[in-house]
Amino acid sequence: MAEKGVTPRSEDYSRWYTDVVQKTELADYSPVKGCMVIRPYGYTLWENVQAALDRRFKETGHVNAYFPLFIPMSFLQKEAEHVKGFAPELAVVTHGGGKELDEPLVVRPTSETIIGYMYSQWIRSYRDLPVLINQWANVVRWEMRTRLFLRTTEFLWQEGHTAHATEQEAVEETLRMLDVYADFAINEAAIPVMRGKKSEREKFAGAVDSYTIEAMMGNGWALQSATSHFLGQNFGRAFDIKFLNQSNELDYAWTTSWGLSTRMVGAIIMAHGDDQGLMLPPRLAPFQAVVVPIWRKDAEQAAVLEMGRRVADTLKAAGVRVKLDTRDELSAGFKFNDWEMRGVPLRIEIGPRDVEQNAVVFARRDVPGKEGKTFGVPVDGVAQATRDMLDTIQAGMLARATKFQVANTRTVRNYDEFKQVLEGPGGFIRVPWGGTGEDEDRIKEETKATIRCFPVEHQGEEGVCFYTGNKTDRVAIFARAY
RNA sequence: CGGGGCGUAGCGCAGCCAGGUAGCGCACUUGAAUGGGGUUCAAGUGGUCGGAGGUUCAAAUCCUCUCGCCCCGACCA
Repeated sequence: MAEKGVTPRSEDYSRWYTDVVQKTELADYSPVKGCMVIRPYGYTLWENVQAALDRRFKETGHVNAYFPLFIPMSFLQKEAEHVKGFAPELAVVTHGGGKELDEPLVVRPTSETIIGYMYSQWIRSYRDLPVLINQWANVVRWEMRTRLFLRTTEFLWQEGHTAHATEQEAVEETLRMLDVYADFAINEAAIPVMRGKKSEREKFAGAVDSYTIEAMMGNGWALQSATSHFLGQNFGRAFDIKFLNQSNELDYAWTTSWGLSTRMVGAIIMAHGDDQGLMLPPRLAPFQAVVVPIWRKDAEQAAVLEMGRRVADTLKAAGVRVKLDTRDELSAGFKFNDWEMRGVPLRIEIGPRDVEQNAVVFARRDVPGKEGKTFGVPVDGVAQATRDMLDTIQAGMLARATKFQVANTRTVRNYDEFKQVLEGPGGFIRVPWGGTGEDEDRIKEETKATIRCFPVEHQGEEGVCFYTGNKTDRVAIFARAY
């Protein structure tokens, strides 16, 4: 069965991805090019992502609010780098109420500007700080090429926007939220991630520093899964967010922003999926367990279904998201494959033999075949057994993904080896880096690989740059990326 | 916007070169038998062949124009 491996031909992997997303009813293409319809199964997954993140945001003192979809064009122009970065991908509204507007409105590509403006109205004193607000919203970026979940014209996300009295506090907030994202990715999505700082070329338009968590997909490519930006006083100055500090001096606020989008759903699909289809981590899966009743004769059906209902009710009462598959026109084998494709972590089989023994069979999604089966799980205590098994699966998925990431993270001594790795197995390449932005551009042009990040845990190691031969203490992760 | 490809049933495709009553697989409907790993058999439903014009006795097929989509590149959470 499908041992996950680096798929050398990216177009095959693309086809696999698109097929899985559509067959499992996560999402579909809309009649408007580049826009995505998120179907109930996919949306439930997103809701679970939202809940897990919101819990963490509340724990770190943040509150939710909502800002408008439309932003005056002039707002974007207030921050030079920001407008330069976003201008090519703006959707612009020029008419309303049957008339041409005095000033065009852009559909938000991100909300730093409108929120910056509001913060300038709200903040007068250091006593008003910090402001720690998050919003759940949709944004629009007119991308040239789109892909379900990974890059769509409109996407859903959360964007946190904070304002602080001091640089240190804002930097701390930026890194705190990066850690929140990493914690979410690892402990909820079971995706190991590389935390690091973006290169100048790759950072957010208008930021002083951008941080990212980079995850490895099943084909070895990197996916920027969330970002956290230290914006310095750039937006504070642009939007006149001024306050009196404790020394009675006027100062500009230090701001941050951080976001995670529906792209995370794409990350979950690509980090865990195999030839059977989806493999969803128990903590986020819409259905954590599915009960499949099995029978031959009508006489058996009633008893099997009765026990199925009893087990499903017990699990529901214990807080397990469980589905009882009562479809009687389909064979058990069909259902097994159906739910495996949909990524349900745990299948609970109940047949006539199990009814006799008052026991059930567990089958793990993450361990294929007989090896992943546990026979004779007593119905008494099935809730605890299920919860334990879900924890085991969650841990197993993280371990598997971590093993994959470690196995596909390599170091190279020179550019030739670098190119060989990219043409061969792919994955992350960790190297000492002492090059310039132009060197980075050249490597991108020649190999399509980019600096994904300078990982936070590896800086300050003395080395020799693989590309320029310069001495350096910076370490970079290169990879091909979505 | 540059380079390549494709538009025929809900999906995937054949038919086109050599014009002659629109086909296959999957899905869907009905019935029967099946049912511990994607059941089987039988009978059905469903298509202005992307659109417009032309050639012809006759066009999915040949010609002209047009529209749309996909892939590769520039952009990007």
